[in-house]
Amino acid sequence: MPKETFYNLSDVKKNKILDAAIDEFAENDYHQANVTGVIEKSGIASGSFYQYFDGKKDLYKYLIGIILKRKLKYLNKEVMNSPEQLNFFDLLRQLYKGGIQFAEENPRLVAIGNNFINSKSKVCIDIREKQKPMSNQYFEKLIKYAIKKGDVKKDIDPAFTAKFLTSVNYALSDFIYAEEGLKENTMVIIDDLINIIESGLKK
Amino acid sequence: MPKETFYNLSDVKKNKILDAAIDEFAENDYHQANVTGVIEKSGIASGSFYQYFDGKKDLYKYLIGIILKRKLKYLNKEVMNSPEQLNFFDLLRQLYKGGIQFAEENPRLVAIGNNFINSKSKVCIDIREKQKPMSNQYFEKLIKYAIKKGDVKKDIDPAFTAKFLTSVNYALSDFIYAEEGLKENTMVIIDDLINIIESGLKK
DNA sequence: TAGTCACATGAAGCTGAATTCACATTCATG
DNA sequence: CATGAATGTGAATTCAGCTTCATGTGACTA
Repeated sequence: MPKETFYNLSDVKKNKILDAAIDEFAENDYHQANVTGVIEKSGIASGSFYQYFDGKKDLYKYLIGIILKRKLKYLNKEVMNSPEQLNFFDLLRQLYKGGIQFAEENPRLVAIGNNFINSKSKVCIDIREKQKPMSNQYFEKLIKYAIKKGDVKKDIDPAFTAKFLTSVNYALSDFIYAEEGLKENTMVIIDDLINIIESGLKK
Repeated sequence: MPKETFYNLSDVKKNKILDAAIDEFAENDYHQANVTGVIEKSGIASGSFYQYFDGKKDLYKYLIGIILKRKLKYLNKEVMNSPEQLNFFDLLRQLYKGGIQFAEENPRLVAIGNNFINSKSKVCIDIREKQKPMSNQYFEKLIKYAIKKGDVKKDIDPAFTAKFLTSVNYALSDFIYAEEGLKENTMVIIDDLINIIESGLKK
């Protein structure tokens, strides 16, 4: 976590630093991202950096936390409010759309997030361990519940299907992130996608 | 590319080095993998390493080349032989099964490959640039052809669908790689998966 | 004015990993 | 054996990044 000094900074300066950090980690994986890069981009002195953060790892953990929180907000909107009354596939649609909206509005954060998820760096593995309950296991629960409820057919492997859905979700975000010019298309693609998945999974 | 001296080595020694390298790069991403690790695991002197390779990057490029070649062999078996006469979904099934078989028989190579695909390291991006025609674009071609042929419905986005299929393929390999004990289940899962995809994509 | 506090600064130091290099050893050949 | 070309070796060097530290600055208080 950042030190008190960081929080005491003016919002302008705080944002300049955060912005620089987001740039640096969006463009590079954890190892390739340099504290030096953040320092140069934000225009602070190297010494100052260590007055605000315990070091590179500290900054990175902080960033990941921010990203998670911000992404959750997008999902919350539609899903968390209407917990288990929604049809599984409508829920999925909402989840994906939330994810996409997040990706569209925060491409740099998605870049960092994708990297974080796939990285074999100790730091990333460490952080992920502490938040396993999220994502994959969340999907798995949803699926098991959907089977019980009768939305989804019985003869599928919940663990694999969870992985499958998560992975497709990432592919989606990635796709949106890579191809800039398809804002209108996007939601159509998602609907198609869910239809594909639905026709394969429903009872 | 390795230097002449490497090729002159006895097969035993060559393999010891390759094995060590595969271990090191399977356990760590490009930046975290150390030449020192390879040196220690293979029991050669650090100086010798530089007599065989131009350095870390050189070794890595060589490894990736080996992996690609080896994976292609698995796909070739069923697909390349019967090029465009197969129904798209049968072809897909063969591709996935080839991928899975490769993953089952070469888990360490899959680990390196996954890392390679996702990495933002300059070296990886560099290598990928040089082989773009593969994978994604290969799928895209297949899909366009399948649409023309009438196997696949018209109103899908080929680029996205290609990304989708590639990503699912990776999820599959990942899944197999992570969960050791499901050899018998595996092919069933793939069939289910293809059925899901087929019911969503076919005309 | 002097004292103190919070923050700023960048040169200097530290660290770990890649690479080099001077010397040692092996081995085929005459 | 003698020779030298190829190969092996690991301590020393280099280098890039992270981190520390001694010192500077300005604002507020007594």
